[in-house]
Amino acid sequence: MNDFFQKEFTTGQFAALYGVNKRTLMYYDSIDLFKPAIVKKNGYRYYTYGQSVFFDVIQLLRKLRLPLEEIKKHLAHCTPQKTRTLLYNQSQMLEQELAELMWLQKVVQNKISRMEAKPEIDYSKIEIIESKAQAIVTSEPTSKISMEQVMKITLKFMRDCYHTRTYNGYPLGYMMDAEKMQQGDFSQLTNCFYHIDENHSEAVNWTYKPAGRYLVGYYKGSWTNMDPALQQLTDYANGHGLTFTGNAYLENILDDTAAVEDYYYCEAKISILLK
Amino acid sequence: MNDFFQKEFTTGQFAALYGVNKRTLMYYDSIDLFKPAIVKKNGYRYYTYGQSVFFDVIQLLRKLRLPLEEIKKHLAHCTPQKTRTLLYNQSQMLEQELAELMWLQKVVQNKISRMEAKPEIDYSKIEIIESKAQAIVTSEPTSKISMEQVMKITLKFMRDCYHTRTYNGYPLGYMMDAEKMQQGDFSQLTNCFYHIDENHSEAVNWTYKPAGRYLVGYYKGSWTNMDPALQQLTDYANGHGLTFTGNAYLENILDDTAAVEDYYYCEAKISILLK
DNA sequence: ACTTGACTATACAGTTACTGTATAGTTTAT
DNA sequence: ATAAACTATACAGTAACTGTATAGTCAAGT
Repeated sequence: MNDFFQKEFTTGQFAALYGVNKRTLMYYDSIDLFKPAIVKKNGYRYYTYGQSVFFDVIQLLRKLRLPLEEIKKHLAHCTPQKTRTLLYNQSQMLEQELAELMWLQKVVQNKISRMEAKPEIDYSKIEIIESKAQAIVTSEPTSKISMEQVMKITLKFMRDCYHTRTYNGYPLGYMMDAEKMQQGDFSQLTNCFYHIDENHSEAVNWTYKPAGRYLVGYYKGSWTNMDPALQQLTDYANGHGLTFTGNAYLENILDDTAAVEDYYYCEAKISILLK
Repeated sequence: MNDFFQKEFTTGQFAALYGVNKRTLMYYDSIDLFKPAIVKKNGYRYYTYGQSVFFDVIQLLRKLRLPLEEIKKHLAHCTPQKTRTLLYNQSQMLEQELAELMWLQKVVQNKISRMEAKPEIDYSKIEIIESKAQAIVTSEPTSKISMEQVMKITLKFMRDCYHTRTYNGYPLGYMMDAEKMQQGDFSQLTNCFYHIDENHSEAVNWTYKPAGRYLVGYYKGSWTNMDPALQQLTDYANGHGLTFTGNAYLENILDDTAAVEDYYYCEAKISILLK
């Protein structure tokens, strides 16, 4: 049994046994991470079964994203205590990575769902819709500041939502003061917002787009030329004796990922809360 | 508003805005992935807010592990349909990665728990223990074949358990025919096995180490010199009128990750089912 | 003994997605 | 006018392999 553990395998054989590339074994040899049990005088490397545990450990630590250099250091002075600490740290790291991946997965799933569910929209239609409350996160206020500042705040908001994993894959929206809008002032964006999944987002300070009756219209065209559409909605409201209250919500319909070609082009849903 | 989108940022400013390294922007320029809106005649690159959506998409696809070359190709002929397919494929990939990571996390957690829970063992103690059934997976039979073949099967078993994520981080064990053992034949390992988490393992064909009364002894020393310990247990059984039945289980106590120094050294628990 | 095919080793280059650094030129603030 | 702060380019380096060309070695068959 003893000499059996010593049975010699060439690089190719040992590599095949473990399903790795033999150049990897040579590489590990060259960086002194995992060396053959013996090198014969013709230069041929020979590995043994006895080395398998060692090799397995390397493979595991590799999977745990530990750099080869760290693995080497660890194996050089490896105590049960140190091993425990190492595993614990890597496990913490894995946890982070898992959280990130699960979030990403959710984001992508939501984007896909939205793409698949996209209905045919009559962009000239104006309607009144009874809507449930929807969870959103909002940015800092953007009213009464320069467009430059608005953009800065928007970018910061987007970056923050991304990093804090508040973002759930829904497109960005903007809010306006609905009462000002009714007075014909379309210039003041009060803030921007994201829809979020009430149950799954890691958002901390989120609110609702309130439940209620909304006047809803659609728009497609250049980002920079939306005012006539807003005017049309306002006219409609005034012509039908409707009173705006609270906020107007400009929500992108197209997902960012899909609408890359022309960055001025947008399709948006405009909903304004009615009294 | 129009000229506002055109507002120019130098490489450094744009990089700071998005929290990336400015050399990265230069790199993206050099590989024609993301180029500045304008390059002035002094060679300075200028980026604009209008490019931000494009850049965001690149960042997202990057997070989804899509290589830069693929991102480039995709953005070159990007339709909603293609985007959907792409996102779907990457999401499938993420799912794989998530499954792998969650398994790894479980493996590491189990290893850590075992290390922390390791009791002080009196290795000379022999006792009779009432044990519950424990979930295990077993390898192909290894009896009546050469030691070489046994090792091959063992390695294959380990590799399989690893790749199918059946392995849950518990050390390898070996089984022997308990009746043959009582007759003094310690040579025949019937197969090897892993303990698994009944609820969490992805194992397909698993069985139980049966509930019942076990004669339990311990061993520490060379792997190749365990026979005297087995003899001692057998003698004890014969001296106390105990009859072996079913299988004997040789279970490693040390985790592979922690016991790397000397690959002959092992600490094992030997439990033999009693009639 | 000789040839053939299958292996081995080394050296060198290439991969991906950056990042660092040295050098030289440009802009901006004082 | 000058210094500080920026810009650009060229070149090299990173990690963890992987591919390839070349040359040497081994085992089997004739």
